[in-house]
Amino acid sequence: MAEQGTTGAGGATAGGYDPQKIEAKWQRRWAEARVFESEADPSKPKYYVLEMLPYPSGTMHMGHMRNYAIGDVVARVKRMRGFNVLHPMGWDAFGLPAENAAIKNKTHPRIWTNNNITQFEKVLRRFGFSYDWRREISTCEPEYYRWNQWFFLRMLERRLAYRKKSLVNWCPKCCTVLANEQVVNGGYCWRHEDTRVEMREIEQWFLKTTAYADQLLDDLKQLEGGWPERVTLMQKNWIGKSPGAKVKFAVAGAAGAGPVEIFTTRIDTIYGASAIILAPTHPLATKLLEGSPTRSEAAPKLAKMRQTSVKTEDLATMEKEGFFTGRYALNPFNEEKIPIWVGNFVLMEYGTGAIMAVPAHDQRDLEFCRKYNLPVRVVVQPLEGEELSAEKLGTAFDEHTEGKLVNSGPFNGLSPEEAIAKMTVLAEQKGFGRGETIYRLRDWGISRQRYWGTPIPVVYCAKDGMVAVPDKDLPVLLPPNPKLTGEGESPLASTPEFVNTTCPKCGGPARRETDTMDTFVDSSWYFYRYCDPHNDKAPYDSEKVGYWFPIDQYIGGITHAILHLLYSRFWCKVMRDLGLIKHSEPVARLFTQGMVQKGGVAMSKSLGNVVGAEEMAQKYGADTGRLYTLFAAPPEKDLEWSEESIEGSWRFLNRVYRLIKRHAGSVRAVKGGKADAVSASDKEKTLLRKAHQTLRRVTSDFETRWHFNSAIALVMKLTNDIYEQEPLEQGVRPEVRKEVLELLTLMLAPMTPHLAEELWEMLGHGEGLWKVSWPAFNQELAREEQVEIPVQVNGRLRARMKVAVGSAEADVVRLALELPAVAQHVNGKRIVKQIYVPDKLLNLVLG
RNA sequence: GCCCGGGUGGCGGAAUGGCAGACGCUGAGGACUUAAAAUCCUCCGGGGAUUUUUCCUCAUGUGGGUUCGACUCCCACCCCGGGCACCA
Repeated sequence: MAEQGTTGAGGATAGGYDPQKIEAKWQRRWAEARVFESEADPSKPKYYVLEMLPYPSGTMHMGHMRNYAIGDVVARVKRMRGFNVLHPMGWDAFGLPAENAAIKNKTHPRIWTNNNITQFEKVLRRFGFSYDWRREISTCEPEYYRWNQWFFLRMLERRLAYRKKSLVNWCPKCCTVLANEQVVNGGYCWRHEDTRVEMREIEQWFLKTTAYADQLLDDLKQLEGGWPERVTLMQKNWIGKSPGAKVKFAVAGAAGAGPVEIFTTRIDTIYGASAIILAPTHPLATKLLEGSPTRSEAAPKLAKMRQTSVKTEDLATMEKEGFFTGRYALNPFNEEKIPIWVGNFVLMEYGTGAIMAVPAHDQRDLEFCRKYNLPVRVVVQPLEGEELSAEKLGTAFDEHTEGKLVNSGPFNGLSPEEAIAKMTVLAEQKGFGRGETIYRLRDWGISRQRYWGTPIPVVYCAKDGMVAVPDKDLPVLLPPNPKLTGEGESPLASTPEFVNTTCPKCGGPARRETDTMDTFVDSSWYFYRYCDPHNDKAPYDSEKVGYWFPIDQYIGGITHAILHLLYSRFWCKVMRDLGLIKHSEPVARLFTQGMVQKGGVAMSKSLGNVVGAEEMAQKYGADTGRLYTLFAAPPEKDLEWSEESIEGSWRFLNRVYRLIKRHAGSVRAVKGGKADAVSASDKEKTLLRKAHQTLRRVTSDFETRWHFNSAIALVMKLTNDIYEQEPLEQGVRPEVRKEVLELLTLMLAPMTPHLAEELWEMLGHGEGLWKVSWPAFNQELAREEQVEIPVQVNGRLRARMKVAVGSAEADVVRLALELPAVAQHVNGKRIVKQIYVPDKLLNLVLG
């Protein structure tokens, strides 16, 4: 750490810019004046800006910081714009790392967590973010998690929470179950990317996200324009809606086996089905082989395929393979006998685990059927172009909007769309099929066999079975002293004082549920709690939430594009159906900021490439740290941390400080009186013009474009321009200096708030800058008198010239032709066309 | 394979059809200083001509196209990052 006055970073000389002093001073003043505390007030326009709540672990680094710096600029700009701003902060405090750390350090997860929260909060306060700290919440507190339990009970009542035995993803390192969404890279744990997820069959709690699948999909339309397209697209893919039909095929001549039910989105092509293909793990596969003529050949193949089909990551590269079961199915539409195969590319988890192969109209089926010499039959012909022939077909014709049916009995001549409708109806009438839409989205498995989470409020009684804990008994508290080993059964299960309880119904002995909830439950609704954080009667007051919601701007990493943001949307819809809120989407606008990297990879403790936020604050001050993360890259892009570049931001702030300090005395003496352009000197006009031009562009960069980096560049440029006019004592009246320097200060305020306050005070204001509105741009003062027009000949730049603003085209052309550089290139040739963009450019096109 | 992003000096990046490289970093040179730090000034994409002033030319991943004019719009391709991945 640099000593003050010795090296660059700490180089505050006596009377110079001293961020440590200034920042502490203004943070104190803001707290005293309660500047960032806001209340719901329907008479004022509101703005709810929020950064995703952090999981407090390790040290806060500049990656975290950047997220909050972006949010704080938005919050401060909106405040200056007169909005009643809600800008809260809290802690995602439950979770495995706390428990693992507790096991390792032989302490309690609460102690570890609270230490981290203390650390994180200290750093956030050190950076002067404009949070309403009264609203701080921590999800591991009973005051918070009791409402997780309350919501769970509401969902239980509505059968949106249910229990079922299921094959689950089990991470041996976490010693717990993972949601599908937490399994990454085709079978690895999202927290331990080197650890393979195992499959285990366990009794689990689920929330019925699939009940909202259509709404989750349809309401994405409401988010258009407000959310990044790639996020809504990822959610759309994740939900994976496929409208289609299920059709039962009877199995020919196998006693007790069948029927086989398949799922298809193209029932219209069913007359072209060449085979039924089962997933290797389909229960019928084994059954059909019993007594099959090809049994001896097929059985070993099936056994082999069942083993290999587990490895999902190989699916993409895996050769499509299959074998004949020796059995046949009957196409219910035409009683055709088609072979039943087993194929390694058919997934048991999707649809019914069985498909019909229609080679002429599905590329994958075509490849499979060609490989095994299964027949190909065209049943849809294109409306235009050459007629398809089954023999020559190399690419399947899978168009379903343009075409007409052939070889399809009574359906010949129909369009595929018509055929889908009619054939589905027929299947339903005859009872062998029905229209059905399937989804990739699964119900949300929320059970975790760990301690540090919300206990699921349910007990099991020998007499009454599963009984919900009554609301009045909430919260079900975590036992204070669990045995944490990280091995074996869940810690709650091995804590008798927790497990043993009485049945709320009969009073007899009962056992508590020992699973805890996934921590994504906590983050699914926390932003509602901020509106009413201390309510002990309800999760929140609907009226307060009604005022603040939806969140006007949510800011966080793209990593939460599916998990957190999908669950939050689900939770919102459930709360709406409970009558608590009226809106259907919690977040109006979403911004996904880039990561801060060092050495090309994201900062992480394990890689040892973190740049600590607190260190930065000590070395350069919060304002320099904030400014740099905003300046170094546009907010949506990744930012490569550079120790050298941050010096530039530090230098700039010093430069501004010196400039204003130099003129503070003369500016302070100014008594009222706005600067105007009428009596101004050239030097004054230049300064006022540049200041107001900068203001115009900075305003738009802040509000509409979010180009904070170029906004800063503009303010830097303005600072350079003012320096260029030095000494201001010559030819610049104090009131003009005042206006220009005040604008400079106000434009910096959202980004470097401490310094801006200090400068504002130096310029003679007794009241805090926090009371000041964003300045109004003055068009009159910004107007240029002369503009430089580039002159092109045949589109190539040949000269520039100064003309009065608003000059007539003819005059501009005449002046341009007088320029030697232009005349030389025109060289007497005829001008066939001249393009004049007023005050912008002239292009002369020669014949 | 499919779907999104992205590709501009030594580096981070500006420029949303109108002067490519704003602003910052790095580097070089200079001023101030006993000296250093800090500060201030000048230069900084390539090639060429001219030599002390400029001028020409090439250049925004590659190749085409639209346009008076393209980093920007269109088509094809290459590379990098991310997401999905036999979804029936």
